[in-house]
Amino acid sequence: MAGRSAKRGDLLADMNFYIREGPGKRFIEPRILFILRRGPAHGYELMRKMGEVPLPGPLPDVGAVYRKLRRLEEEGLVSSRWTRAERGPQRKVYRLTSKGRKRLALWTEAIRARVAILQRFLELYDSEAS
Amino acid sequence: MAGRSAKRGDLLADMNFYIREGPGKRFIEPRILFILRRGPAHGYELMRKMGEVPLPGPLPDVGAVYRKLRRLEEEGLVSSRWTRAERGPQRKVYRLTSKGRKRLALWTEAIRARVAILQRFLELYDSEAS
DNA sequence: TGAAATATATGTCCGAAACATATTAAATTG
DNA sequence: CAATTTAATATGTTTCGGACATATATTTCA
Repeated sequence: MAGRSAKRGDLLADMNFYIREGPGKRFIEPRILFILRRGPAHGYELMRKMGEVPLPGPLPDVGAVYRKLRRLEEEGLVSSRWTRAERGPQRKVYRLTSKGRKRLALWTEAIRARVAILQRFLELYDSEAS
Repeated sequence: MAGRSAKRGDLLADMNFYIREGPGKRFIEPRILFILRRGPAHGYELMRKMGEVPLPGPLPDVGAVYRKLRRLEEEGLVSSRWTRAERGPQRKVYRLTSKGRKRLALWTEAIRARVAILQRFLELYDSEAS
């Protein structure tokens, strides 16, 4: 909770907490889909590129990414195949399906709607003098 | 998960899911603080006015509101006292403390930052041709 | 040879909040 | 007046996402 950092008066940490809006909101799904739209990638690679997607909150955990990938495949949003790289262990390369592309579009529309709502909040906050 | 509604092809329900960005993100704290900034109110009243705050996602559960109120009081963001109304049972009226007012300002700044990030996402999405 | 990096995967735990139910008191209705 | 509904606050239980930790295999590097 925010209390911990609030007690030390660590404003930066607090900001992070509030940008994140609490636990459990890592935007894992849209991050993965967004990166895969640029082209196929394997899990570890996705992990590394996760930060390139401008979405709020801290970056997701490794385990969460792999688990999400399998769930996305079950849903048919991505497909995968094992490939053998010249160096290093086997890689499971994922690519976006057309269904996945549509899902990403849906996320994007939701985000657009969300921005509008948040802007109304900000306007209202400013207009109602404290 | 989204799967349920996705299977029936219910786009509206899907949108709701994605606006909400998954479970566990009800913005309960900022909603409460925002309403209390307008003046003191008791829990049941807050419940009813919850929808007046333009924040994304479905409205929070009754139980969640009361529990959150007690946690907010523990944190010193609100204070409460029992009052007896002419009609109906006792009411526990909450009011915002100065600490609570600061917390709301923090939320607002976080939301401002979040809007900026989300806008960058939208621009990037549009710029990277599908 | 042993450590570090690459890559994927699972086990366990925690916290936020839904869903359901309990409790009290007062108001309304039959 | 008894029975039901509404106002108001509160708790018990469950679910679910994701953190944190750990496991496993392979390859590279010191």
